[in-house]
Amino acid sequence: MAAAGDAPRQPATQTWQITNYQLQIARYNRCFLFKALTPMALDENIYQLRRQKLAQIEALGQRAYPHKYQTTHEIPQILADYKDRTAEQLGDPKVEVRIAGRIMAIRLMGKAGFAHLQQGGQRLQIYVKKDDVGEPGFQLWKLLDIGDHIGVRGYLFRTRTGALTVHVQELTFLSKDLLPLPEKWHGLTDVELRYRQRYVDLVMNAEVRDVFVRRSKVVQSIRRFFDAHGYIEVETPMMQPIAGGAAARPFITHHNTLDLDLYLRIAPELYLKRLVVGGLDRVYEINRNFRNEGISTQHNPEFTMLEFYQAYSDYRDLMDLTEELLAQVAHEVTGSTVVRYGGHEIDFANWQRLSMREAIQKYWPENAGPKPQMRDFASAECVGALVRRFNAAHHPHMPYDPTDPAGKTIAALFEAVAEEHLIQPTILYDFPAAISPLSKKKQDEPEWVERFEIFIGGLECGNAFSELNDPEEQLRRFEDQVRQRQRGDEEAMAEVDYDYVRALSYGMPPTAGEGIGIDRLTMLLTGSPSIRDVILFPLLRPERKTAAEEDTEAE
RNA sequence: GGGCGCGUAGCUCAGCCGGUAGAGCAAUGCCCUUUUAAGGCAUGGGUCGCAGGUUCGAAUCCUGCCGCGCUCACCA
Repeated sequence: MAAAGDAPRQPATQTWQITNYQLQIARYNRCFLFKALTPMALDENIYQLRRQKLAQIEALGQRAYPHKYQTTHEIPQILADYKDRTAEQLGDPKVEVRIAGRIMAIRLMGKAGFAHLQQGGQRLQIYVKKDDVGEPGFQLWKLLDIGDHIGVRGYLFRTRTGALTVHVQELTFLSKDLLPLPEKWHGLTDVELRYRQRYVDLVMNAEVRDVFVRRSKVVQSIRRFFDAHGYIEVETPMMQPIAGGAAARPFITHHNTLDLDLYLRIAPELYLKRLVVGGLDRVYEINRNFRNEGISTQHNPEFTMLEFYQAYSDYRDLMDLTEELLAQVAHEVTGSTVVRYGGHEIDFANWQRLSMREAIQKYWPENAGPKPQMRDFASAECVGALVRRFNAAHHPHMPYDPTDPAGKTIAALFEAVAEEHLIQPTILYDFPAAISPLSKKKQDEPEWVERFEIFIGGLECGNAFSELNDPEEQLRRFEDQVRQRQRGDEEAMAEVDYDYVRALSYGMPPTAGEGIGIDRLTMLLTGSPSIRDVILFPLLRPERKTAAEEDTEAE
């Protein structure tokens, strides 16, 4: 390594040059980052160089971390308002602007140069000329790096090549980027890095930004819809002593002062219905649920759910409401009710409604014999025969446990036979009572309940039912769930929520309720194939140093 | 958890019939006052994910592990 011998050759006037010798010294004084993190996406040499530049910038009289910068325009606004103005129109009268942004490209040309400033997700070119910004301004200009934040004052003009540009008269330093941004052309493509360092992903990839802007519009549109339909938005506990309202394994946490184990909620359902008992006839909540289960392109351990409840209504009312809601959201968010997803055109204004049994009949494979009749769903024996016919004709075989109740097998049969075909928006209704412990039974068929699920693009993205409001039947169904759980059914509920039964005992009006997965809905409306693409910070294993690295640090 | 794939410079990627590493961008120095993937000249930068093994010799072959992706299972 070249050491102190190199130092004298560096021109004394350009003190931001870093010699190897200086770098060696700097390493004795390592930044916390390099002690705390793996080398992933860290470049220590550049980091130290830029610290030196930051000191130089301060020496020029700029503050390293100023508190604010007053702008007159947003970059997207300038682009929208002036993109069609000619050079002449921009020259008289001059359009004075003060803008701020992150430098995304620099083109130095002797005593002048260009840069692109990015702000509000868009880029505008600036032109810096020594004659106009003066000697100190130009010294600052030469100390800037890609990734730095600056503010500029100047006026709009068009270059010879016609590019709308800010002719800079004053440069203000705002914040230093000490770590190099990814390459300007390919950006950041490594999927793991994109998730781990979403902040860099957002800087580099405009489409990613668009996805999350659109996600925000989805939620706004939903709120507008429910607010206009007489609902109030509420927030119910995320930490619950009993994890109820769904069948899923919960996360456990602990409250120290109360010395109390709590569960992160798997659903808000039982609390929202308590509110309906209390006279809040129309409530909705948009918030996180937590399920301690597998991770996949459709499952994140924490996910966002819309749940809403409407008194004096049944599941038929919610079918109508759902179609209206999702058509509105799709239109407000994308500009059309028709979206492309996974190679399909999906029309959120064009729904089909099928009962679960109809769906099995409709999509029954040709080679599995005659289509099932309604009476084939009537008993466990008949349903078992259907499964055997299906499995004889179809691979992979669907799992089948003859000791399961018929309803559970029918639901599994539906998943195997029909689910993948439900690309266009579908309301799939009438579910087996056996898998629906919180739903009200159909009047004419006690083995079936008034429940529906929403399928779009092959994704299950909603679940709704007429709410069971008979406290004694609810208690029996809870107890039945607990018995199933004790028999080893991990999906069954673990504990009876007696307070919920008590609440129902005060009388809940006839009520229908529904949950819609915001993440999956956003996937559909943004063309995202993975749920991680619509969650800003999906759960990943933490970065960990290897044992060798730990040893080095310990020295 | 099973199967398949990936992991090389800050980023994007070559190299992978074993002979101790390359390109572009980014960075550093010099030139350049309307460029836009600016350009020209020069320079620095790598525990080839980690740990073992085979070999005279491993980024390359083998095994284990770690991380990520896809997929199946799981998961209303």
